[in-house]
Formats: sequence, structure tokens, C-alpha cells
Amino acid sequence: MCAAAATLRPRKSPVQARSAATIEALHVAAIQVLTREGLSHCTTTRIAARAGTSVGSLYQYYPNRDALLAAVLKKHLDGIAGAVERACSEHRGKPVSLMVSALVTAFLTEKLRDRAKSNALYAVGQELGGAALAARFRKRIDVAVASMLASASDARFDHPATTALIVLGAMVGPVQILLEGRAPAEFGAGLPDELTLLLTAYLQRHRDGRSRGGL
Amino acid sequence: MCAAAATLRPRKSPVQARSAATIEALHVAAIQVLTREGLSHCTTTRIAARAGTSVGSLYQYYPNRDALLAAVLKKHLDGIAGAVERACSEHRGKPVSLMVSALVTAFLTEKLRDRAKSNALYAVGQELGGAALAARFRKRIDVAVASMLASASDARFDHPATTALIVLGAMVGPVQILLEGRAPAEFGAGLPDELTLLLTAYLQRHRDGRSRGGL
Amino acid sequence: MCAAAATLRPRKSPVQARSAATIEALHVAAIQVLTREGLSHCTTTRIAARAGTSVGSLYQYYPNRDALLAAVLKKHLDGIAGAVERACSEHRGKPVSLMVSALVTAFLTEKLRDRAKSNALYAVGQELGGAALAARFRKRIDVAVASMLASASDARFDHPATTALIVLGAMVGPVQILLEGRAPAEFGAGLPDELTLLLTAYLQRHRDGRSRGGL
Amino acid sequence: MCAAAATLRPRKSPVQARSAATIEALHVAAIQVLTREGLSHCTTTRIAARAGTSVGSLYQYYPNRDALLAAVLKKHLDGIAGAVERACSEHRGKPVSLMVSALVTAFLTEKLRDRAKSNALYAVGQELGGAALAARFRKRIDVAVASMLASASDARFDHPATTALIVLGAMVGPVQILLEGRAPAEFGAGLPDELTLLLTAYLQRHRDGRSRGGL
DNA sequence: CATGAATGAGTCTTCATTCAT
DNA sequence: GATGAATGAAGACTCATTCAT
Repeated sequence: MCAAAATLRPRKSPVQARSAATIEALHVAAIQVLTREGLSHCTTTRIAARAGTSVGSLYQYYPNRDALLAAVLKKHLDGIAGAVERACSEHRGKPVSLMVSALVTAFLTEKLRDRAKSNALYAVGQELGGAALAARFRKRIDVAVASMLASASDARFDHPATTALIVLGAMVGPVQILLEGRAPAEFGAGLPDELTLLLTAYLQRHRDGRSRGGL
Repeated sequence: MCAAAATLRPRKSPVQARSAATIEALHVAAIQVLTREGLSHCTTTRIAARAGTSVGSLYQYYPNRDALLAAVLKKHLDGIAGAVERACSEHRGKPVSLMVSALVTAFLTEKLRDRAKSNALYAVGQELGGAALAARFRKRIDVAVASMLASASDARFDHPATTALIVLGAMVGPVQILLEGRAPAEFGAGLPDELTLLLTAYLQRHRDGRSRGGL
Repeated sequence: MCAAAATLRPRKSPVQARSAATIEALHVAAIQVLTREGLSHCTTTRIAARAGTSVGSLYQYYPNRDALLAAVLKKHLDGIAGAVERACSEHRGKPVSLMVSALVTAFLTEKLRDRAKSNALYAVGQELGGAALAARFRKRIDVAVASMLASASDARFDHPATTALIVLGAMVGPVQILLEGRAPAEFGAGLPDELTLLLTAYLQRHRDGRSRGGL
Repeated sequence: MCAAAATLRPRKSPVQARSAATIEALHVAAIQVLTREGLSHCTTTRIAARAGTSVGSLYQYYPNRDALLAAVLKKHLDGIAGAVERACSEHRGKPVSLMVSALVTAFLTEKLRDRAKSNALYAVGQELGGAALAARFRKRIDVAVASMLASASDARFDHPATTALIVLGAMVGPVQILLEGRAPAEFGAGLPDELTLLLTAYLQRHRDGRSRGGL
């Protein structure tokens, strides 16, 4: 995975304006091909074709197909992580319920902004050094959420990092189901509220201690 | 995906003992190759070799590579769905807290029985008619959980199906994080309890109505 | 070069008769393409085409193009080394002049048996782990010649191995010139005699000691 | 090969100082890339980069990659041929033994001046119209040596051209072995003397006639 | 029935060469 | 003139699938 890290890195940065356009086109094309044809049919030729360039150009900027896909994935994850980080830093010191609704909103908004894209890239994460990449971004989000939680005005958490990871997972799972697309319509409609409810209940219960537990 | 459905079906049923053994060997081999080499290197030749047969024999039982992989995936999902269904039917009429802990235990046990396998098959699900297959099994689990929830002795749910789907998602997400392997050790250790807490809190809050809401 | 050794080795040995035929056809085709088109145009596709098979078959037996070429080269060098070894072992204990003419005859006969082939393979030796391969065969010949020289009935050599290497070089060089094809006809005609003369003079002078030297 | 001749010729002569510098840089770069990366990785881009220019500039001076390589090879062969010609013209009328030692010295000195370069360019010679080029230079050397031999004060040669070609071959072969690098150290050390001995013996025997032959 | 050799379409990737800036 | 981005033909290699033995 470390060896891969080197080989997954872009080749050169665009110095001319033309280059930037080409790269952008490649990114867009990669996502399109990915969504329409699936990862296994997402070939360099097809990407280049849809981008309106040639394979050669693709390889001018990325040492191999996976490097391109990794770049696209990275940009996507960057967007999500950034959105979450922003939401988290804006809600430090607030009560838990506000934190949760802000977090859910930010996450869902970003994740569902382009459902097809999110979905397609999910598969990309699997192959590739995807695990490593995903872990890195999860870490970023985890840190942001944990630090926000630790600042809650109305709660105290023993293991903010672990709790944050559960929170994250509990958001990702249902969203995944939604993205996969076969869920009934009301599921999508109710998702924001349900997630908010789910997480609020969890965090508040955490705050109140498990001892009080049994309902 | 509908077209694929036909072609993904196994070719003939094992009428002889020998056939059954060969098929079993192929399944085991497929999982091994999948875990050790990754989906993209999981070739028919390699599978057959590790199973101790020839490609020819593989094609005797499956019309193509994907059919084999689909069968393996199906069996895996069957195991999980079965375990959940069993747990659900055994806890009908019980209070919510018991349901949750039974559900979490069954799901985690089955899913983590062979982490490598779960992980490898995840990728398989993506390609293939994975979405369809996953949806079908999710449906099974959803129905089982919803029906269990509807029978709870101490709660009433307006939309058991939707609630069940959230419950399912909230379990899958964190497990996914665990399977991806980069989570800290204490995350894995605490997972059963945290999931139980998460879901219990959610379901009880649901029962109590949201109106009472704000903490 | 050691790393290359593994990767240059053939992939599997033919167990069916069909295989042997395919391999033989590939060898012949490789030489033909090599002679007619040159090393840089000697592609796997072209070789397979001329062999009347498919690229796939080529890769069934050789892990890459160079492995095939290396095998062909090896067979060729084997022929030469074998011929020289035979000649050498048959002339142990003889006087130097007989040794030389036998050596020259054996070498020239074998080397010129198929001039085009010899020529084409020469280029192959350059690229590839050719240096290693060539060195190995040169060693074989060197040993054979040195041991023959050491047994001469009418001479004594201080450093048979070095002397043998000079002898070898002195034969190879002129033959090379001949093979490259632009030498006048009389050069080819006179070559056997001239080489014999060259080497005999050298070895006898060696025998007589250099001290006597200056003419 | 004749068609190639035209296209292998440099594009324009360096009329400005800047041009000369660029060309020189390209030559040096070509040799460096050649020695470090091998012929097959010796690309125009890499050459230009190492020369500190752009591909575009390369094509300003040479119509294609091979023309550049040919120019480099030509310069190299020119150096050798020139050295030999000089040595030959300086030793006209001398006795054979002096001629030989001068010839061997000049040849070895020039050829071993930069072994890596000699070696790398050897491969270049193969591809390209290498045979033609090599033949042309061999001719030059052959003429020079033959004419020197013909002027020997103490010998008469029936076919100076053929004899010279043998002499040339007998020098090239052992040097080749040395360049390929796997020969024992003492081989390299003894080479000048051995070559001198070899050729002197040959030429003197020639002079004395073969009739006297059998030792 | 089992075997594994053969097939060849389809991938990724490189690189000489051109040409707009 | 110089630059380096773009091009795309061409090569190496893989692998699902078929079929003669």
C-alpha cells in the first residue's frame, strides 16, 4: 500500500491552461463512465474518449488508470470531509442535539449532492489502495466529530473517538442503502429525521450513562 | 440486470455426490483466491487450479465466472439473512431491548465469522448484479426485522419497514468500518455494546414518540 | 540480471503433443520474423501470426516476449557450444595444429549452418539478459577449449583459460564480419584457412615462448 | 536501407553557436540515457530532458530519433576510424611488429576510452541501418590497415585487404568479450599483449608463407 | 465427463512525432 | 525559435470461454 502510494500519485501538474482543462475533463469523464458502465468497464480508452481527449493525454497526467480514479475519489472524499469539518467547527460548544442535526445535514447534503457519483466512487474505493484512502479520510472526519463532541455543552464522552466512529458508521450505513437505490421512497424522505433521531438518542443516552440503561 | 439474472444462474444442479464436492471445492477456492489475490486477479483458471480441477469442469457447473461468484456471494448472504431471520423469529413478542441485543449478536457473529471473506465478497457485490442481489437480501432481513419489531411487547412502530431499514443500516455502517480494518482495537471490542446501545436508544425513543423529543 | 533469470524462464513444459508442436512453431517463427523484420519489429503478434497460432498460446509457454527469444537464443548457443565441446573432447592430446583446424571447422560449420539465424540472434543477445546468457555459453566453450589446449601433445600453456578466451574472440570477430554480410566474397572463402593460420601461429608462438619473440 | 539513408541525415547544420551547443548537449544526453536506461528506454523525451531542452528542439535538428542516434554512433565510429587511420599512416613502411603494436594500442585506447559508451552504441548499431554504417567504417579501417600492411618493410601480402579484415576481426572479437564485462580481470590486463602476439604471429607467418606450414 | 490447449478481443501503457501557443 | 501538450498507432499481456482429445 505504501508502494502503491507512490504509483498512485499524479504525474505532473498542469502549467498551461490547456492542461487544467484536460484534467478537469478527465475527471468528469471518469465519473460519467464509472456511473454508466461500472468500474470494470471503466477503461482508460473509454474515459479518454468521453473526455474528448486521447489516452496519451491521460497518461501525461496520471501514471496509470488507478491513479486517475484515486484522484477523482480523493477529490470527492475531500469535499465530504471538508463539509463535515466545517459543520463540526461551527458547532463546537453547542448542545448535542444541534450538533447532530448539523452533522446529519452536512453529511447528507454533500453525499447526496450527486448520488450517482457517490455511488460509483464507492466501488472505486474497494479496489485500489482504496482502503488506505478511505481510512485517511475517515480519520479526518473522525477527528473533527470527536473534537466537536468533546466540546458539547450538555454532555461528556469517555471515548469521543470511538463514539464518533460509531456515529459516522451509523450515518454511512443508511445512506449506503439509500444510494444503492432500491429502498422505498419514504425511506429517503424520512432519512434526515431518522438519522437525527438515531444519533441524538444515542449520544444523549451515552451522556446519561448506560447504567440507567434498561428502559 | 434482468438479462443478467438468467445468465447468472448455475448451470445444473449437483445430482451426484462428486458434483457436490466439486462445487463445494470451487466455492472454497473462489473465496480463497478472492481474499488472497483480489477480485481483479480472481480468474477462472486460478480458481479451478486451487480447487484442484480444471477450467472445463468449472464451466460444467456455471455458465460463466460471474455466475460462480454470484453463487458464492448468494450463499454468504443467505447465511447472514438466515441467522437474522432465526434471531428475529425467536424474539417475537419480546421487549425491544432483548430484540436489539439478539439482533446485534446474530448479525455481528455471522458477519465477523470470517472477516476476510466478508470483505472480499463485498467487492464482488459491487460488480455483478450486486445491487439487485443485495437488495433482495436486504429485503429479506428488512421483512424479518420489521415483523419482529411489530410484535414488540413494549413498543409500537408507525413504519416498521422503514425503521427496520434504519436499524439495518445503522448496524452495517459501523461493521463496514470495522471490516475495512483500520479502526483502533477498542472500536472492535466495544462494537457489540455500542451497537446495542445505539439501536436500543433509537427504538425506545421511537416508541416514546418524537414529540417528547428535545432532551 | 538474477531477477530477470526467473522471469525469462519458460512457463510450463508441454505435456500434450500439441503443445510441443506449438512451441516448435513459435521458435521457427521467432527466427523468421527476427531475420526478416529485425529485432525491433519482432513482436509477439507477428511471431504468433507467422507461427500460425495466437498470442495467447505464446504466453501459455513463455511469460513474456523476451523469454521466448531467450529460449531460441539458448537453443542456438547450445548447438554451438555442443559442437565445440564435441570437437574439443575428440582432440584431446593431439598436437596444436590439429586442434585448431578441428576447432575452426566445428565453429564455422555450426555458426554458418544458418547464417541468417546466427545473425539475427546476435542482436537478440545484446538486449535481454543476453550478456548473462552469452557469458554462460562463452564459459562453457572457454572451459572446453582450455581443457583441450592443456592436453596438447606439443605445447604447454601458462594460462589456458585466458588463451582460450583469446582464441574464441579471434574466431568470433572475423565470423561476425562475415555474417554482417558486406565483406567481399574471397573473405568468406578464405576464412577457414585464415583462421586456422591465425590461431595456429598464435598458439605455436605461445608455445615457443614470447621471449624468443621479435622476429 | 537506402531509403533510410536519406531520412537518417541531420536536418540542418548548426550555423549558430547556440545550435552547436544544443546539438552537443543532445549527443551527450543521448549517450547518457543510452548507457543508463538502455536502448529501448532511450526515448526522445528523455534525451531532450537530460539535454535541458524540449523534444521540439530535438526535432529542429534531427528528422527523427534514429537520425540523432545515428549521428552519435557515427561520431563514435569516426573517432575510432580516425585513430586507426592516424596510427596506420604514421607507421607506413615500418616493420610488421611495430605496425601491430601501434594498431592494437590505438584501437584499444579508443575503444576502451569509454567502455559504457562503446557498449551502448553497439546495440544502436544493430538496429538502425547499423550494418550499413558499420560496414562503411569497417571499410575505412580496412583500407587504412591494408595500405599500411602493403607498405611493410619486412613483409609482402598477397591480399592485404583480406588480411586486414582478418586482423580487424581478430581485434574486435576479444575486445567485444572484454566489453561484455564478464571476463576475468587478468583477461583485460593481458589483452594488449595477447592481441599483439596474436596478430604479429599471424602476419609474420603470412609473410613467411604457409608452405613452411606445419610446425 | 474431465482436461487443458487454443483463442483473440480487449486492457493498459509507451513514445515518436506534430503543432498551437 | 522554443516549448511541451496532444495524438494515436502499436506493443505486451491477460483471461473468459470453447472444444479437441
